[in-house]
Amino acid sequence: METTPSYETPARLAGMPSWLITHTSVHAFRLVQEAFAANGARHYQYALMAALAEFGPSSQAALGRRCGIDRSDVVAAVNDLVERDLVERTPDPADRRRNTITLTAAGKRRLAKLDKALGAVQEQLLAPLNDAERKQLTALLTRVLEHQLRLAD
Amino acid sequence: METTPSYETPARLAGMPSWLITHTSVHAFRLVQEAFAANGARHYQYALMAALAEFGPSSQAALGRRCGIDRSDVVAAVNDLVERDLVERTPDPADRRRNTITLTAAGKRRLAKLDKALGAVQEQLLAPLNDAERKQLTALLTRVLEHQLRLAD
DNA sequence: CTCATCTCAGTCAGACTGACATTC
DNA sequence: CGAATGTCAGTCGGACTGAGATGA
Repeated sequence: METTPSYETPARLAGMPSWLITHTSVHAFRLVQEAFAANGARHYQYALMAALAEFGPSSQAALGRRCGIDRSDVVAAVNDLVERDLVERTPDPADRRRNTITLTAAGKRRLAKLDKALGAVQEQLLAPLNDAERKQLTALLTRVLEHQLRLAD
Repeated sequence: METTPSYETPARLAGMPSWLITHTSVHAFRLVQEAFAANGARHYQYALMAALAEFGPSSQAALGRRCGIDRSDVVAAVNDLVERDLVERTPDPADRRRNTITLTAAGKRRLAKLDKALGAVQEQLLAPLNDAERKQLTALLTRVLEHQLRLAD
């Protein structure tokens, strides 16, 4: 119990799931950004590299769909990754509208570094929760998110 | 048909709490924004009015602290609320650096409307969860958020 | 003097929109 | 033809920074 709680959060906000999610995400995002910045990356780039590592070479549109990133933002992120030699962009001979994006060896190494940095962020973020609670939170958010994705197509 | 139907989310992202939170918050935020926009408001304004309703007239700095809004953004939001006669801004005679912000009768009515709209948003957002699960999610996020707030002091 | 409050100007990155040319 | 792809230009609102003026 605080004695002089001069700055409590209004109950309407504190009890509102939408507010909890968006507000928590501000903090989560900052932690993630800092971790990525320390490794010269942004979260879009991590997402794209993760998709490439798991699904192999893909078109930009496919990457965007898998990661929930807009096509136009994929362009910019891929430009950046290409400049750093973390991915390669080559025209797809089978469909000349498309580019095939491929993770380079350097990209794989960078991804491994970022994985580690991100793992540390989860630890910071979820410090007050034990393993079972973390799994619960993950499961609940997954269901909420999947529902939203279903609505949004 | 294209090769795979599949635009699955990369496992690294789908299993990462920070990503779940930030990504879910994008959808939550959009729902909230739309609900507020339909009532001519933004989420900062709702937060400020909620704080005023619960704690009574306050200085702008106190409002900002309670809602987690930067002082400079409080200025802009209060400007907007004043223009719409939803709050009053009067100099504090006891401390002439401060403004005392007070919720007007119109502000209270608007707040009630927004409460209702926001309630509907929670329903949309959490549709896949039952009551017990919603409480779990709320409790878990509360603990995570409070931990982050404590770190950010 | 130090600190808090209010204000303004401006930056930053993410999310998104609209348009266009190219290709399927 | 309609639909998908990649690209670019630009908008929007939120989060934040820095500085200055005023007053406790």
